Amino acid sequence: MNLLRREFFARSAHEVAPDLIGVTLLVDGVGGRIVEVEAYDQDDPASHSFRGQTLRNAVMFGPAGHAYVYRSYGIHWCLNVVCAERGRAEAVLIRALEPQHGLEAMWSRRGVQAERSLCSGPGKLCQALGVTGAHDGLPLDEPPFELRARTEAPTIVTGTRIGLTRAADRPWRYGLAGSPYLSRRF
DNA sequence: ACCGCGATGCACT
DNA sequence: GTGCATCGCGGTG
Repeated sequence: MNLLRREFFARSAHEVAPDLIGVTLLVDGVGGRIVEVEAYDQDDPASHSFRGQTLRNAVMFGPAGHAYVYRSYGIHWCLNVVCAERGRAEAVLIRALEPQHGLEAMWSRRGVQAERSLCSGPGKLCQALGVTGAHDGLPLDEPPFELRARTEAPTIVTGTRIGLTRAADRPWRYGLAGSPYLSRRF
């Protein structure tokens, strides 16, 4: 599956999510391989698209393969990949990655921390990679974004999603087995 | 280890 | 006014 093709993302978020584990995500050359994601679909009370289109979530309604960036708790930014299309607004939340490229930029943006905490959470990851609302709606196959296909098939673990109050029992969290860069252990 | 809380923007009731 | 797809800090076991 060619990551630069829109067809990769024009599938259900439940198919795309595990396929993103191990994929390298860069923003202006800063990033690493994705180790944790969550899927959200339109029949999902926890999804921003559940109640229909608004100004904030408009990007979720397509086209696929673009970044949906929203502000969380008034402070943090969170990065999603838009999936599906044809009115089915789905997305995959990028929750954690393994810092591999541009470590100096990450350190300066995040402040002095343990390396494992540079990108171990959706808000941390956006801060480390410099993702903000200015990236909302931008295609992921063009600069400043870059995606690189994985070279090995990862061992994937699943679990329930983090931090939800609604639909908290759905096992739509995916992670790279054994990675020390997860936001939480599975 | 876990628990509580404050910071802060914005969609929604 | 309330609740959140969060994080970091400070308290207690």
